[in-house]
Amino acid sequence: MRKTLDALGPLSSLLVLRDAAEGTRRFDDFVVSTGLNEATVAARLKRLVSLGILAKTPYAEAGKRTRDEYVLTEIGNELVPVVVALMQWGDQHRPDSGPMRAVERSTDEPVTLRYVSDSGRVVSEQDVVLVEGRPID
Amino acid sequence: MRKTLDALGPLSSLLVLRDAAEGTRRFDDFVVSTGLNEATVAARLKRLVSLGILAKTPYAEAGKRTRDEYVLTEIGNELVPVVVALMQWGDQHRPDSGPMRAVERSTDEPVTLRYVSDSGRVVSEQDVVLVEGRPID
DNA sequence: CGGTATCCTATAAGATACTG
DNA sequence: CAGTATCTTATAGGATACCG
Repeated sequence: MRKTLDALGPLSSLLVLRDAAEGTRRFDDFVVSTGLNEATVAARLKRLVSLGILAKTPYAEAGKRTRDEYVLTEIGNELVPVVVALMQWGDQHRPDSGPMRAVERSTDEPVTLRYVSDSGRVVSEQDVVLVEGRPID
Repeated sequence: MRKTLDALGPLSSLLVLRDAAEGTRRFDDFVVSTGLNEATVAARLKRLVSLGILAKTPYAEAGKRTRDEYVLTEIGNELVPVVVALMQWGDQHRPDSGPMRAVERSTDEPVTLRYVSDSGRVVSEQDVVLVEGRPID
């Protein structure tokens, strides 16, 4: 996990990721939505692009000049649970953070992150432990 | 989420949290398992205790002098999904990190974090979006 | 609009040494 | 074993100004 964390860099990366997951695509919008300044946003976006979490792609608004926009890649989308887990915890224990929810796109049903066994059974948080990857002797 | 991130502090907090979730309880063991130095571990532990994520409790080994140990609180345990989400992503996309798995304590069955709807249906990652807390107009 | 450049301050964290 | 103290380097990130 260490290298993963080092790669992601500072926690503000997660703010950018959160907003990308919410649909923010343009530089200035990231500046506003994250509350970070331009230099920081630029640095975070670069890092996330270099990690393959965001893709910078040209984007043509009819009649206007071409722009670049930053969109979540599939790899990036797979990192969103980290943000959701953080928000779920924050909602419970840190009266702060703007209200943001995870919902199923097609139905608008709220979803939460839960532990699920291979057989599809939802497992309670208290029953989960972390173990070394090798089966326990 | 911003305040939550600021409260947690640097990403190394998550290393300490990971190891606490794995069962590490003693100062020196945290130093070894996280790979951080003593000063850093001391700072992280203090912060996590002050956040109510870890509890520092006396601990008597028969015949030996009393020690303190750091154990996950319930609040701390609820933060573990952040670590698990990070590990899940790292396993897929960052060939690094020691192998660590989340398992159900009673059965040793591996579990993964998934999005689950209120009705208990597992929802695919690609179908989840983040929205503002207020219902969409 | 979408950044880059510069300056500044605070924090992170390694190394090393020391203490109860 | 469980830290504290000191020093040093690197990075984060705010403020401000500037550019195509």
